[in-house]
This record gives sequence, structure tokens and C-alpha cells, in this order.
Amino acid sequence: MVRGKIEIKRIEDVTSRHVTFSKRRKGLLKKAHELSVLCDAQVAAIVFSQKGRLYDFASSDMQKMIERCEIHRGEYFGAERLQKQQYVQDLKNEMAITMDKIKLLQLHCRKLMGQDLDSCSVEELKEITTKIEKSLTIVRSRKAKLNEDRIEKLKAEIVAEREVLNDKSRLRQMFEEQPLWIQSRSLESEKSAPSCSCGNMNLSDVETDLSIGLPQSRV
Amino acid sequence: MVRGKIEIKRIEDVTSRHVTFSKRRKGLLKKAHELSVLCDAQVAAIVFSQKGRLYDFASSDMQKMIERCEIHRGEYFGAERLQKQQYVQDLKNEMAITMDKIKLLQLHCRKLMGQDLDSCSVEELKEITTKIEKSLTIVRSRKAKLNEDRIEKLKAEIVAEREVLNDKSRLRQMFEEQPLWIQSRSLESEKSAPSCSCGNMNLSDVETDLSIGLPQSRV
DNA sequence: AAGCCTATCGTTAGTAA
DNA sequence: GTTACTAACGATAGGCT
Repeated sequence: MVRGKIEIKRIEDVTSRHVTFSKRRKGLLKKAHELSVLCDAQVAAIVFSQKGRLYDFASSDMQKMIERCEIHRGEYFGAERLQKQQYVQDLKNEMAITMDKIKLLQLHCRKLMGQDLDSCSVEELKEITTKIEKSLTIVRSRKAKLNEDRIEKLKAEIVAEREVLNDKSRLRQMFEEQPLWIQSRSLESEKSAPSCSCGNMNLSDVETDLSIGLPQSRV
Repeated sequence: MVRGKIEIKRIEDVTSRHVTFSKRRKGLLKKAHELSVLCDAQVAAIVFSQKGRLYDFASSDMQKMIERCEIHRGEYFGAERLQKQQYVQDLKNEMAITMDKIKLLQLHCRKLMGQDLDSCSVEELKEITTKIEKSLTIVRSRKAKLNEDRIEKLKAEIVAEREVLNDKSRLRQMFEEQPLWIQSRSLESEKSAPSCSCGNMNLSDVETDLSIGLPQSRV
């Protein structure tokens, strides 16, 4: 200004820019203060240097100013903050309701378990008794059914096993009715397969070649 | 300033204050703009008039500026917002835990009530049966005790009533054994006191003066 | 309430420390 | 990064319209 007025455009010289920033920043904050005092108005000024440093002035609480500004502009925080508060409130309410529910459930449970009965009238006790008796009937019948099922299953298994046994003894009968040479052939073929134990032992030890010797115990 | 420099203090004259507000406000916003351009800095200025009207300037997005300002000051939003988020998260977790708890309680309750037994093994059913039976015992004994108490109370009442009756009949005997003139005196004195009903009625209606008239029903 | 005028004051660019 | 100086510029109080 000493040498002609300046244009309002970015000052390219770094040093000059910094000096100007320092001076004008101070001037701006001073003017903000003066305005707030002279005219009894709320004034705030916020300045960030290029390096990210903050310089600010607020005639009163900065947060209040900002909030007021946001509310005025009907933007973002005003709305979002309210929304969040509502959300938190809702959560709290739900929580309270759930807690009540849990208390009731607990009470119900405890009474069903025969606890905290001191406050119950005879009528209530009757109700509880009825409930428990019904429940007992159901549980018992369920248990009975499961047991029956199990028994049925066991029976079926036993029957199946008996049949297997019958088949085997039938086979054995057939086997014992056969002539000896067929037996021996059978025995030899049995040697490779696992020998079936039919109550008699060592049948496979009998050697056809020595059939004239002492007979092994046979049933 | 034309006539001496001004003091920086509230301008009391309303008109003058308004004019100054208008001029200086414009000047402030202009300076803010110039600073932002000349020095390539982020600048914002916020002014509220006394009537609550907002005048502002922001070299870039006002919200961004404000947030940056808040973060820089390490205040409120930076901290408080995080805190609130944490709070909400905690609430949600607590909610989830409570919900699980409620599910378990409900399940327990339902099983005690003889519902949803399909998934139970025989062992579980036994456990439940045991619990229910114990509970039934407790509830029944409680009910029995209440009933006993009631009976005891009734008995006591009956005994008390009988005693009262005995007293009365004794009194009546004494009364009937007395000569008539004493009876009439007694009757007159009884008139002021509430008449005692002893199964016979209207004893007090008998008037001694008219004892020669039709007698009232007497047992 | 807003704009113009103008004397005057406050601010600041350029410079140097 | 701030301060001091200074001339010149910009802002503005008070008055007027």
C-alpha cells in the first residue's frame, strides 16, 4: 500500500505471505472482538494457517456459538445429534422394558420352582399347583414315551438277535446232519473264514486223516 | 472517530449501535475473506446479531471448518462423540447379553412348564421331573400351611364366639331367675345401651307399664 | 434501514531488525 | 516467527439524505 494498493489475491512470496498472515490475522481477531463489544453481538472467528495451526476468537463459548450456527443453518449436527440422542433414548427405553420382562420371567420361574411363595395367596398357590401338576404330567408322559421307545428298540434288537441265533442253529443242524466227508470239506473251507463258535470248540482241529483215532468230544 | 477516537465498549445508543454493527460486520467479513485469499488460509467468521440473525463467512465448507476446529481444541465432539459411540456400543452389548439371558430364562421356564421337551434327553427329563416334584412338594406344603393357618384362625374365632354365647346365656339365666320388678329395671337400663340379640327379639320392647297387655313372643 | 460524505483513525505493506 | 517504523490505504463515526 505504501507503493500502490494491493490486489486481493494469493501472495506468492512465502515470507511476505507469512508476515501478512500474522498481521491480518491479528487484525481480524481484534476486529471480531471490537464488534462483539461495541455492538453486544456474539462473534466468532476461526483461522487455520497453512500449516494447520488454529487461531480463533469467540466472544462467548465457542461450542455454543457453533451449535447455534449449525442449528441456524439447519444442518448436519443439529439434526444428526438429535437423531442420536433419540436413538440412545430408544435404546434405554427398550432396555428398561426388557429388564422388566426379565424380572417378571424370573419371578414366574421362581414361583414355578417353589421359591418366593411368601407373597402368594392361596388362590395363586392353587394356580401354580395346577400348572406344575400339568407340567409334571406332560414331562412324565414324555419321559414314559422315550422309555417306551427305548424298550421297543431294545425288543426289536433282541428279536433280531434271536433270529440270527435261530438261523445259526438251523445251519448247525443242517451241518451236523451231513456225512462226515462233507463236514471235513466244509471244515477246510471254514479254515480261511473266521470259525463260527457254536458252543462246541475245536471242531476245526479234527483232522480227517486221523479220523480213526480217538474222537474229540462231540455233542 | 471524526470527533476523537471511540472507546471499545458497548454503544448505548440503539440506532448508532445498529449502524455500527452493520458497517463493522461487513468490514469483518470482508477482512476474513481477504485474509483467506491473500494468505491461502482457511478462515471462518460467525456473527449473531442481538436479534439472533446469523451472518457468516467461510473460506471453504463451514462444517469442515467447524469440525477441524473442534478436533483441534480436543473438545466436545472429538472426545464426547467417541464417548457417546462407546456408550451406545456398551448399551448394545448389554442389550445382547440381556436378550441371551431372557432366551435362556424363557427356555428354562418353558421346560418347567412342560413345553419344548422334544430336544430333551431322558436324563434332562429326569432332572426336570425332580425339580418339578420338589417344587410341587414345596408349593403344596405352603398351601397346606396357609390352609392350616386359616383353619386355626377360624377355630379361634369360633371358640371366641362360643364364649361370648356362653356368657350371654349365663346372663340370660341370671336375668330370668330374677323377680319381675328387677327385670323391668334392668330392661329400662338396657334401653340406652344397644340391645343384645340372644336369639330372642324385642325384649326391650316390653313395656313395664303395659305388662298387662298382650305379651310379646317370649321363649 | 440503507447509502453517501468526509475527516479522521486504525490497519497494514514494505522494509528492516 | 515476531516486532518496529512509516507512509499510505482502508474503515468507519457522525452527519446528512
